[in-house]
Amino acid sequence: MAAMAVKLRDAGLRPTRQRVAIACLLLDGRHRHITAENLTAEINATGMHVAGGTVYNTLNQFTDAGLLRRVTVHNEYSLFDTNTDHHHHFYDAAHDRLIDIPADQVLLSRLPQAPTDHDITGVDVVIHIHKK
Amino acid sequence: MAAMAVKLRDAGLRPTRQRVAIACLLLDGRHRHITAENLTAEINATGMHVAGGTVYNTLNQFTDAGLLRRVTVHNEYSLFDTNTDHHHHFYDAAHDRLIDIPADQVLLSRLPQAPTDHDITGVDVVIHIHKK
DNA sequence: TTTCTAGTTTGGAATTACTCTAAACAGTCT
DNA sequence: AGACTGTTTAGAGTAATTCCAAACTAGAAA
Repeated sequence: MAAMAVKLRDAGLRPTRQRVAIACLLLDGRHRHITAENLTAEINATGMHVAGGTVYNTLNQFTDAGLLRRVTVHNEYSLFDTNTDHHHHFYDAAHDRLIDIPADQVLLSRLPQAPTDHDITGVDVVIHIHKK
Repeated sequence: MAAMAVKLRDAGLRPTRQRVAIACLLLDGRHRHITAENLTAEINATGMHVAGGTVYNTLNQFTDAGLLRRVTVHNEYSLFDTNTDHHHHFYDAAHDRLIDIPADQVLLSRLPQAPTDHDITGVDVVIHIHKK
């Protein structure tokens, strides 16, 4: 898809076959949470093959370029969010499930001052939930 | 130390030599952030030896028992906080450094409703900072 | 105190997510 | 087309953590 090639080039990434394929799967506007394993399965489902290392590299490059966002809720494996807008998450550990929370539904009315000589670069709110 | 043995027993953990030693290092009231590797080094510094698997098991058991709190800021290795009171964290990724934020310095004045049939079990706020 | 047993520790092997490497390959510029 | 540089590939390597079966120990009971 040509639109994806442009998007990649704009992000400073050469639009290779593999990157375009992954961009088509992840950067189509749908908001979802994905793992490397999960993405590999989707690529395979299209009949294409991409090496494991390339999947990891691409996810990292997309994240560094701001096309994806890394979400940290546990330290078992990395989760990537295709929604890069400012928002937060519910996390259901029992089912290892993430749910987006629109930014306007969490209001941080008081924030601490960053330590001397430091800037705040981001605020992550993770609300842990559990089935009743 | 007898006080630690009581604390462990109250938590439902048999006060073995290894658990008491680790409790003395971690549950003395000081607020700090520790890794398994870090803790192993401290144990060794006392002249004692505890198997690697035991260090991991103990950290997990202490956490499950509510004596420690697991902090999730990246997925490279686990971090444990000896402060189990409700509070938040600054995280400086460049130096992989965590700083506690007292609970009253972050005011969440608007919280979203948990999904149907779910309870909120915890709210983690991680504020990413970077040196100017 | 000795005995018994369930729970614990041990060292090492196994697992797993991820990174590294060096050779083959493919965009892109001329 | 030719060439240069960045990218992909498969597989080896890494590091945190868990698993395992055998040895041990805390606590209860005799």
